Amino acid sequence: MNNKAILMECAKELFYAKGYDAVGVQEIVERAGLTKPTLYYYFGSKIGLLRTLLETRFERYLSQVREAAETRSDIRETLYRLGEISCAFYEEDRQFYMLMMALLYSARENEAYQAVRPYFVELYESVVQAFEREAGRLGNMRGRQRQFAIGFLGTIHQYLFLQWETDPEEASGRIGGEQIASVVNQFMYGIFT
Amino acid sequence: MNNKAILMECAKELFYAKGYDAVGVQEIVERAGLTKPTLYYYFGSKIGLLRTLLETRFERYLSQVREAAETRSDIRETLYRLGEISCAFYEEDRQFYMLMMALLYSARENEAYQAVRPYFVELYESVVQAFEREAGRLGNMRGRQRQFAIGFLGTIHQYLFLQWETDPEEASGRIGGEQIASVVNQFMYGIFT
DNA sequence: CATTTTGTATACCGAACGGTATATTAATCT
DNA sequence: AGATTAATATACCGTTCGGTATACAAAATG
Repeated sequence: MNNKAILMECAKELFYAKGYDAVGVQEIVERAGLTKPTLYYYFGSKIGLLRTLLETRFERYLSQVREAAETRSDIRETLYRLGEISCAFYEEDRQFYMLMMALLYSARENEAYQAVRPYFVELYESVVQAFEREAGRLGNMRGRQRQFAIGFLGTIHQYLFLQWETDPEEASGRIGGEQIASVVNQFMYGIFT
Repeated sequence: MNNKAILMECAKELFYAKGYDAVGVQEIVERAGLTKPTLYYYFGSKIGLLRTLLETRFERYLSQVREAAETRSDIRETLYRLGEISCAFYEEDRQFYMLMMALLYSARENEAYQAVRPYFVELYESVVQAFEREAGRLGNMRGRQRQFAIGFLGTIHQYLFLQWETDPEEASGRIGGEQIASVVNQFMYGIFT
C-alpha cells in the first residue's frame, strides 16, 4: 500500500471509531506514520480526504445497484439482488458501511453529510426506479414507489444494523442467501410468512 | 424560560445543526447570551448538558412506549399505537428527533453515542416485548421477535425520515392517522395491500 | 548531466477547544 | 441585619484544531 492508500485506510478507521469531526488531521497522520503536509499534498484538506474515500469505495457499490435496478426482471428477483449487493458491500468492510450510515445521519450543516448525501440520493433514486418499472404490473402501487424504495433500503439496513449490533467484529461467516430471502420476503409479504 | 432551559434549547439547536462534536461550549453560551461558568454550573460538562437534555426529553416518549407495549391488545392495535406515539414525538420537536437518530448512528467510541444508547436499547426491548406477547398467537414467529422489533422501528423511522427529507420545516400539518395505518399495514402485510 | 516534478518533513500560524480559579451579585435563610 | 447559598461574570489555563511556508530529497524527464 502506498502512502495515499494508507492515509485513507487510517482515516476510515478513525472516522468510524470517533466520528469525522472528532478526528484530527494530526491523529490520522500519526496513525499512518506520516506527517501533515503529506496528507495535504494528496487530499488538499480533511474533507478532501473524506471525499476521495467515498469516491473510491462507494462508487463501485452504487454502480452494482444501478445495474441491478435497471435489469428488467421479477421485482422479487430485483429486490433479492439488491439485498445481496448491499450485504456484500456491508461484509466487504463493515467499518466503512457503518461510517456511511453515520455520515448520512449526521447534521445537515455538516460538510461530511453534504459529501455523502449525493451518493445516497442516487442510491435511493435507483431503487425508486426499480419499483417504478414494476408499477405497471403492481396495479395498487399508486405512486408509493418512493415510500417503498426508502422502506426497502431501510429494512435491509435495519437487518444489517441488527447483525452488526449483535456481532460488530467479523466473527460470524457470510450472511446466507436464505437470510436475505427472508428479509425480502418480510418486506414484500409482511410478518405472517 | 430560565437560563437552564435556555441553554438546553440552544444546545439542542446547535447539536442538531452541526453535530455534537462540532459544537463548542463557547458557541452554546453565546447563543444563549450567557457565559461558560453558567453552563458548567448547571451541567458540569458538555456531555452533562447532553445527558440532561436526553433525560428530560426522551424519558417521556419512552414511558409512553413502555405503556403501549405492555398494554395487552391486538398486535395491529399495538403497532398502530406505537406508530402514533413515535409520530407525535417526532412532530413535537423534529430537531430533537433527528438529533436522537444522528446520535444513535454516531461512532461507538463517541460519548454522545454512549449517552443515547441506553434509551434506544430500552425502546427496542419494549417493542420486542410487544412482539413476544404475540408470539403465542402468531405461531410462525419462531424467535423472530427481535428482527420484527427492529424492523418495525426501522420502518416507522424510515417513514419519518422520508417525511422530514421532503419537508424539514414543520410546514405541513400533522401526520394523519391513515398514514400511520398505511405504514403499519405495509409492515404487517407487505407491499401488495 | 541538468532540470523539473513528485513526495515528504520541520516548524510554525492564529483560532478555537473544554474547562476552571476567582470574584461578584442577587436571593434566601436565620 | 448578618450569614449563607445560588447564580452569574471576567479572565485565564494548556491543548489541539485545520492548515501552511519553507526546505529538501528522490525520481522522472529533457
